[in-house]
Amino acid sequence: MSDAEDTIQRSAAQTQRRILDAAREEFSSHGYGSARMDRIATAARASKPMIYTYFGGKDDLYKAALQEAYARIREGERALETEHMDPEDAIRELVHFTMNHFVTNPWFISLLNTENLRGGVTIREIDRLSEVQSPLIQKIREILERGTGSGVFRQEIDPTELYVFIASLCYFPVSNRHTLRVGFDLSIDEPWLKAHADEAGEMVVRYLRVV
Amino acid sequence: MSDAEDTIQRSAAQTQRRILDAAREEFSSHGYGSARMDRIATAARASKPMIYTYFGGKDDLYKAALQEAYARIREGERALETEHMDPEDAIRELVHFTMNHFVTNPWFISLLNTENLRGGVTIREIDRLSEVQSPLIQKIREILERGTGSGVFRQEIDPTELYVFIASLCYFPVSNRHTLRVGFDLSIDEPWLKAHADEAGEMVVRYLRVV
Amino acid sequence: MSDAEDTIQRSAAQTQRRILDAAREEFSSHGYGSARMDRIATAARASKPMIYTYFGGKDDLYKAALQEAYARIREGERALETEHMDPEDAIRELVHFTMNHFVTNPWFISLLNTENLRGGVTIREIDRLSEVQSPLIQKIREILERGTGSGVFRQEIDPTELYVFIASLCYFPVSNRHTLRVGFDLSIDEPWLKAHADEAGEMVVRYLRVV
Amino acid sequence: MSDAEDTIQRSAAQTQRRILDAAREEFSSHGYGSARMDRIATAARASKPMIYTYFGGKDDLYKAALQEAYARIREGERALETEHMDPEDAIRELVHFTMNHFVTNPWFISLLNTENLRGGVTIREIDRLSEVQSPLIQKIREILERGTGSGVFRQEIDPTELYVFIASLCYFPVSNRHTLRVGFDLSIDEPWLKAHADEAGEMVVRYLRVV
DNA sequence: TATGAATGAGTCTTCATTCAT
DNA sequence: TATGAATGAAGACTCATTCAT
Repeated sequence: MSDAEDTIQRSAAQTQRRILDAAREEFSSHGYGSARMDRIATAARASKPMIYTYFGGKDDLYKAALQEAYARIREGERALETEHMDPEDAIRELVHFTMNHFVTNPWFISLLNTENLRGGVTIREIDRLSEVQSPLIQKIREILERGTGSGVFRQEIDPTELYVFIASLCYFPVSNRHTLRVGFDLSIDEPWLKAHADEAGEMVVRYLRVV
Repeated sequence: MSDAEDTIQRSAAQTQRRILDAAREEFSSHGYGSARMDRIATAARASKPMIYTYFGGKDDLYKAALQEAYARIREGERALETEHMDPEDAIRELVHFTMNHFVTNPWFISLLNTENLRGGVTIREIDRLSEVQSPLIQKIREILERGTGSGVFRQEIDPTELYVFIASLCYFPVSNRHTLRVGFDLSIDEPWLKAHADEAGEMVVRYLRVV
Repeated sequence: MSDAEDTIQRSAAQTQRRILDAAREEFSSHGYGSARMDRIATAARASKPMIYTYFGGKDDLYKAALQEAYARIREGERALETEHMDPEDAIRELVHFTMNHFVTNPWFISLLNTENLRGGVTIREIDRLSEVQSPLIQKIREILERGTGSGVFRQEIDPTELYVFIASLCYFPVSNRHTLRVGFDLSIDEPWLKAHADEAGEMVVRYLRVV
Repeated sequence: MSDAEDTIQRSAAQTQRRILDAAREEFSSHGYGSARMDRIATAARASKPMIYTYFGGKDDLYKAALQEAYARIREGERALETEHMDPEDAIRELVHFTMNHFVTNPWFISLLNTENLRGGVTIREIDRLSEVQSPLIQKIREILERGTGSGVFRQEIDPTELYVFIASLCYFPVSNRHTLRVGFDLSIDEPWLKAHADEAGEMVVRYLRVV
């Protein structure tokens, strides 16, 4: 490959990256129906035909953005290290990590909401499921095994279900921040969420403990 | 009021009701941006101008639908009776009730997702907050008081925060049913949700219990 | 005719009058295309079906309003009395009267503009021309005859053409008040128009004088 | 600039020109409220989105058309040359020129009528007043100065007011051609207008002459 | 690779008009 | 006579998408 070709390819890859970033931002900010191809093009400093050349139509772009969003999130989840912690601390850490992950990447929650609003039609099409599966399940399994092994945790807890609980506790207050503010007079900011995660950790730990 | 006037007024009220029902359905099925005034009119068996006469534009109709959705949900919540139950059972009942309420009225979750996606701009405009405030908070306060009084529950639990936990545990698996199916290979149906609510109730009760 | 019938008929006539007044006001304020049947109904304190019952559609109502506008204006013109004045004073009086008539009834100018914009399609349909013909022509003819008779005015002046001159001088500054303000930095208010009419009278008189 | 860019840019400019021409024609033929964006697009051989891309909405297009109409008219007025004529002839020439200008560009009168019907809201927004100001005022001032200098014209005549008189005499018979036909049985065609301009010139000259 | 120009097919909204009582 | 309820047809405007270079 010549240097010139290489430069072109790199530039092309950069353009694609900017488009994908802009698309993630746009779809998460506005949902699918209110997202605008125009705004994506502008934000990506690309022309609209470029989007169509690289990604196809709006649907395809949304799909690409969703898939890449999952990949990013899963990638972030791999950073969590709990192997060295005692099981209870590991659970608390997991809860904090999850809460922090949602707070730090709010576009992910918005994309999930958008996709669920659409009935999950797009995620179902994404075949490369490996990038969709959460590595957290494996970590939870490991923690639970150590906990039951040392006798502090109850048996028969399913890792996936436990993850659903933890995700629930962290997802809802972030996702529903705006409606909670009005309906419950809650001002959900980072300190509030931090304290909330503390309590959520406590709740999960108590749930797991043997009597 | 004469019979004729009565009939006419009832007819107008019926049309408005059909429009509101159709709007709730449409906005919750598609989100704001993908909702179609055309479909709402058709579903309501009304002409488009009627919508504009009765409700104003799309924004106003969305606002009316959102407000009425809250009113409906809050009305349903008043049906919960826990005063006669022992505190732990009352908490478990509350969790089951909440889960069931979300499952039975899936449009509410979709509307909340939609509104949060929009940054809560509309709910903030709805002034009649009385219909937005949940009566469940009061019920929770009463249960907690009885529980702490009889020594089974810990002190210093905030009713609103507790409600956020319960809502979190019930909301997430319903709201994210589609993405959970793919990401975690979960088939979230009513039996699953029922069992999940059982466990969630257990979790909350353990969280509240004195040691 | 019974008293009851009489009352009904009177009330009907009043409604028609209010509609016609409202229509004149609406069409002159907004032109044909921007006029709204709704606003006319509201202003007339009548229901829209009443308008259609009494006048037919928008076109017919416009026609009725135009015809009645002419009748009103012509009626007003009959108030001018110049028979007892000396010819020059009579001409000056005629100019002032015309200017004042336009200023006092601005809707007439607007309706004429609207109708000319439409190519005169409606006025051509109005058959009862008697109410369209201006009685001023006759008065001008009389003044001119007296003026030529006494030797102060030139011969061979056509009354109709003279009226066009006088109308021109009075119509334009009233009709084009807004564009003149911007294009020529003129603030056209009543004092200005009064002074302008003085000069216009002078101009016409000089035009008529023998050498 | 490359040839390709040149061609593209010229094409965009041409489209804009066609739209502007079509808009002037449409707004002057129908007034604002009855003008149709559809017809403008068709007449301009452009698609509707192009209009919105290049000019914004109907209001903005109207504004652009009005502004350009003034520019065109003022441009045409610059063609008048009276410096070399004796003052009386210059005045007669000015009247003929004005009449001819109105007859040749009937859309201008229609646009002025439309704008005055709207209360001048748009012209007031057009800031580039330089293109709105008539160069004729300057020419009139010059003629008057020469006339008073040579003793044939009276002093104390204001150029702007004189222009209003001349414009009045020429504007009205053209603008109100259709209503005059019916109300006064006048058939206003070019010969009539030519003769009328002759007389109007006579009238103005007599008005200016020293007794 | 890249983009300025262009558009078909909607999408919201309005308006003159009519129905039913 | 009178009107609250209703609508077909059209209006302005938008948006995903493609053309032409």
